[in-house]
Amino acid sequence: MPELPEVETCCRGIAPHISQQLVSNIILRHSRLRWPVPDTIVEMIGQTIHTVSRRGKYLLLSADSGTAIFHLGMSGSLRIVSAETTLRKHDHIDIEFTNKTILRFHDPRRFGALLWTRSNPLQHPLLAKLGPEPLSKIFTGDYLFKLSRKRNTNIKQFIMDSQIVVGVGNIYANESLFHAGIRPTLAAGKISLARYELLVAAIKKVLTYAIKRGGTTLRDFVGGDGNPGYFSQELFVYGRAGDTCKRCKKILREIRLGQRTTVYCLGCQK
DNA sequence: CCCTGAACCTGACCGC
DNA sequence: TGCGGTCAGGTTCAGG
Repeated sequence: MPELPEVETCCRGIAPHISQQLVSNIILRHSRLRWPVPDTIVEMIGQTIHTVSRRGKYLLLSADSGTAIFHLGMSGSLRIVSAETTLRKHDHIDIEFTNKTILRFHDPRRFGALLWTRSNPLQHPLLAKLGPEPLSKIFTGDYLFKLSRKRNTNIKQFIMDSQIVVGVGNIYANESLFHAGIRPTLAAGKISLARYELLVAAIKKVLTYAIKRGGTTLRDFVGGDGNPGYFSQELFVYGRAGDTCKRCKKILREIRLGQRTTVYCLGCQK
């Protein structure tokens, strides 16, 4: 699923097809997702989508009286389809528009979500406490350095905490730490400001590249199907445990941190 | 407040 | 071919 670059790619892909379009119907084939889709979602029928935006890994479709909030979880995807498109297993939700296009949500594991809020979506409980966008100017080495003082957690879990910064998932956390030369197990509170500057630069570089990459893969409107914007060949550590480091040729090591697979190079990351 | 681990769910893959 | 175990890109929540 989707990490931030994939969600951004999805957002850009579907926006031209549904912006300013009128919702004619919503079909819920399976509403038991991460949370049940609220009954109030039907309010969207008869309303126009004004903007399609992203906050962290949440997609926001703002309509007349409220906003639909999508999250793709681990295996979710959104596609623009037509009435003739064959239904696949796990195609749980259709949002139909008067121009005949359909926004179709597919999610085998059902860790995704669709919610509806009548107030400012940024004030929604799930979004209110999110940290800054990683590509914004307020996300700096200084910011991470200050927040990390007295934190004993390892640096990898620290940067994957969405209250610290949004959008750094497992793939990009591993990759960013490699590029910054930082060992994932280090206590966040013991890392210097200079190293946090390197880390922030790496995170921005990796995410920006992946978004650019996603944009090149993006064709018709599809927003990804659980695969990263990266081509696996371009990854330096994620999924490469036991293989040799592309930089120093040492064997990449794999450990578990916070229940997530972590891969790093003993030679390049100190 | 901080940290850890369980939980949510399906499918793919691997060894026997 | 089938069976059991393991793993997967995320996030919330309970409990210490």
